[in-house]
Amino acid sequence: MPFKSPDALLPLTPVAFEILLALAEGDQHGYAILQMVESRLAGLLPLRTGTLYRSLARLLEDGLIEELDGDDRRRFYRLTTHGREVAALEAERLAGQVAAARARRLLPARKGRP
Amino acid sequence: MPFKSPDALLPLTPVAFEILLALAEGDQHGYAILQMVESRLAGLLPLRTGTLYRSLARLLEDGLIEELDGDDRRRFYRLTTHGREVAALEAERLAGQVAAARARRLLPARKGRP
DNA sequence: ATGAATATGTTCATCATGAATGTAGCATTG
DNA sequence: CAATGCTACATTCATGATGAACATATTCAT
Repeated sequence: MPFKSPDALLPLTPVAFEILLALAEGDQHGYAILQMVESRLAGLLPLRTGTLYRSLARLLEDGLIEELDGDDRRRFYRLTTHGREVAALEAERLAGQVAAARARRLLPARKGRP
Repeated sequence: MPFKSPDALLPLTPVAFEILLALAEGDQHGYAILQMVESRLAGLLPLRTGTLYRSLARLLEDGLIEELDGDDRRRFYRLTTHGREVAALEAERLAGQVAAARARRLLPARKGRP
């Protein structure tokens, strides 16, 4: 069995999920991921390099991302099929939490259907 | 300054957020919270007592929950106003992640508006 | 050539979790 | 009434994840 089951990987840490979100837009190298996350979150989740590179190493180990070769200076990463599946499961989990928060009136009502 | 700013508390851990969600339904004691979380998540996020009681202690320290008195045998907790605010902010953060996941087609389209 | 931005990493302390274990009251049932 | 299991609280130890700080090297603009 090449991979841990998704159950063993969930819940993803907020940082790990943000990295996968960034890679879902296209292959990126570490520093670019850092900037994408920081810009998307406008400083709300400050991402440190220590956290980033350790998190990338874990995601590689678990087969959620893979490294591409071809560039000497930068290391490019790609979301694997497995990584996409796990990210989708995590997204569903988060959607469940958001729905629960809404049901308990912690959030304003949605603009679409209630 | 009585409380840490919400920024310093976010992101909440998945466990902490689940506890706040449970308390948003009404005051509860520890063991009841344990059962509510486990039943809501159907074993997807198995909550251990070690994690629960430590997490409760942290939430108390940070003023997100408070303890009620009156029961010898069980410790009842209530969500504070501050806790409700922080939970709401966290819910917004999660909603943002879910929206980002949708935009990247990691999740099936919503039933309401796209 | 100096500094800012890019780019990758490590180390150490701290915090959060999981697994395991402990204690004790209460309820059911056989 | 004894045994069993459920309720309810909690701690300890190992591991995992993060933050803060440090370390290094290249590229780009002025």
